[in-house]
Amino acid sequence: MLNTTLLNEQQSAAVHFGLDDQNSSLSPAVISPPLLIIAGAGTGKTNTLAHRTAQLILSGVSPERILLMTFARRAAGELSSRANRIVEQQSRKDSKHYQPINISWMGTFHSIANRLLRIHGKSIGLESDFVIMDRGDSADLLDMLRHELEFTQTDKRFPKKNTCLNIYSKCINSQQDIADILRLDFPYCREWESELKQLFSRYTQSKIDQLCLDYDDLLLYCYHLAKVPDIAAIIRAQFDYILVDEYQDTNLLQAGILTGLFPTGEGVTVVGDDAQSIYSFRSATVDNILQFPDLFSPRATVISLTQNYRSHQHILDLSNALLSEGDEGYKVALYSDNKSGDKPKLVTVADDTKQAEYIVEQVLAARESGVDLKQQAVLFRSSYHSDRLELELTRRNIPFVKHGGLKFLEASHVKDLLGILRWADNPKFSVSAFRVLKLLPGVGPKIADKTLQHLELNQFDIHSLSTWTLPSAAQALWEELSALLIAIHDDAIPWHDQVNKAASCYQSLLEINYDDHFVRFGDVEQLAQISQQFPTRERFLSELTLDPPQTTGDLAGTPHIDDDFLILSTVHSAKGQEWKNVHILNVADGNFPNEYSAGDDRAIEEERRLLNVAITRAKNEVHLIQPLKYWIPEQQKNGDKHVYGGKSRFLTENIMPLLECTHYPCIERTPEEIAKGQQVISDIREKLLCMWD
DNA sequence: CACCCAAACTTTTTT
DNA sequence: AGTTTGGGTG
Repeated sequence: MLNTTLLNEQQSAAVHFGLDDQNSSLSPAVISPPLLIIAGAGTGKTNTLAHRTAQLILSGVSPERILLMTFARRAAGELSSRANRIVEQQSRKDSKHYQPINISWMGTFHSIANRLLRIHGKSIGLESDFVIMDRGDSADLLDMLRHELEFTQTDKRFPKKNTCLNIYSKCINSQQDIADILRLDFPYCREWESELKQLFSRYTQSKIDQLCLDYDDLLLYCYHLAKVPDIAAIIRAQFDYILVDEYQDTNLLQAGILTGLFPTGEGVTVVGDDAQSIYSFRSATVDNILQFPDLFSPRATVISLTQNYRSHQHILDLSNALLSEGDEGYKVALYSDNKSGDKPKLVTVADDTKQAEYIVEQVLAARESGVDLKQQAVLFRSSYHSDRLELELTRRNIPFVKHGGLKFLEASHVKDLLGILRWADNPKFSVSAFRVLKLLPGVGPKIADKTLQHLELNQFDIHSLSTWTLPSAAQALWEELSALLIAIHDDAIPWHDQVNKAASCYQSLLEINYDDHFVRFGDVEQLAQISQQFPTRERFLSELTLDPPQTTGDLAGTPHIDDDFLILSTVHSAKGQEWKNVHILNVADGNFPNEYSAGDDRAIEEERRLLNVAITRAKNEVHLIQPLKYWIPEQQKNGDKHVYGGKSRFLTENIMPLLECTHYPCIERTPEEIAKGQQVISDIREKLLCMWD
């Protein structure tokens, strides 16, 4: 374990770069030049960043003048508490008075954008009480509009809502023309270009009318805000320093916000590792980090951290070799002082049933030898890859937690309840209104639409709902519901009771609409519970959509924490984490790399980096599992459920010597049996040859 | 007009 | 497997 107070030479250079650390009298006017820290996997990135943050504060920069951008809230919390600890230690050493620091401007680009827009939006004419749509809401709105535009009435099939959203999102985040996006990423939708343009135009207008912003809008509005010099100057005046973590996973808009607010690069520190850039589907571009030095040339400095404290050298050899076969990037080779440990294993199994058996066996064996389940993880490319394993784990009673699978906010009952709150919060928000109305018995799209028209005729005054009647089957429930909506909107019920009241009203709707309502009601109660942590409805709704709980376990609070459980995670969700032992599923062409990346060189490179991320999560053991045959969820019509996977193209002849190849089940044969087997084959060959004599 | 059922179709990763 | 569409019924 790295001592948090000790830094190696590279780390120390990164921490103190541009800061006069000895006499803590840094004049606020002197801001350090732009710095890029290339921090490979396991090189103590978080620690370095925490030290640099602490150093800034110790140098006299006030915490509220620091902007800290991270990839997830969890990372932000970790960073902040470490920085606090460092400041505390140092203050004690200098026998100075210590006061806990609070870096309030800290979070993801989206959450920072949200806050900036609520404060500064007014100056560009944006109302500050906008609602934020999550991805599901955006898709639903697009779905409503594509029906409205009658694109679904054609004989050829129009792209589904999620495809539409993906196309739209890509256009926005990469700031590219729809024609280019369609050509490059969605060739099968090219024929719909003009319809899609119409749809997106309506979508944009609709969001404006309803006073709501989607994820992309948060960045987009902020990007344009940062491009208006007068307003950018006001925001910039608020901050001296910006530190950005995971810079390799930022997109064009995020980089634009950075350069808009910090045009000279002074005060900018970005940290990242181009070899871990894995979010291009979210329009992240590795070019941001690759071009950073040129962007702020010649004053930008690059410092690389190359000593890995996590894994032993065998694992790093594999990672280095894998990356050296790629064709772009800074190519920083990592080394470790730990030369012990086994070579990573490449385990060949017959199919995914055997794969699951192998893992269960290995995981239990490791636990016997003292490695907690929590110290072990199973990683995979796609969420469904762990289906078989999950069955096996359940059957054998091995506790596990899956990250990156279906998320809490995607459960329909959670969306329903949030829908009630969102609609009450913003009567114009039709997505939620529709969703809620359709829960009532006897109410379908038409009646829901009429209800919304009634509301619109009354200038979206929510009180007008009390005079509206619905079919008799719905009326009793509707009276209760509309009264609730009005009470919530008017804050006639105090905030801390609103979710409880909404939950109890929703309970009857839940019973009507879902067979398994008892299971679902548990989630509803939990949602009511966590709502108590938020001071206002607005904060609850926006922060929940911007930073949703990752698993249902997250919600339960801490009772889980003493339990031991195995971690199952997508490689994407495993970012930044580490375990003693790591198993990687389905390392076969078609899964790793993913089949959709075939034919696109840059996509293949990203798959390579993805495999690299998976490998470098391990401290001790890496098991790459290669099934000869694997199961895919029923594909198209008469498709066989089993597919024979080719060897992953990443396992080249340069890579193979770095792996220990084994089979499972292990085929152990005595010398006699081997000799006997060889006798049989030579007999057969002889017979075949004799045929032609 | 809502609701139910059957047939067709789709395909990753997530702030 | 889960979503979307279309048709039939009440």
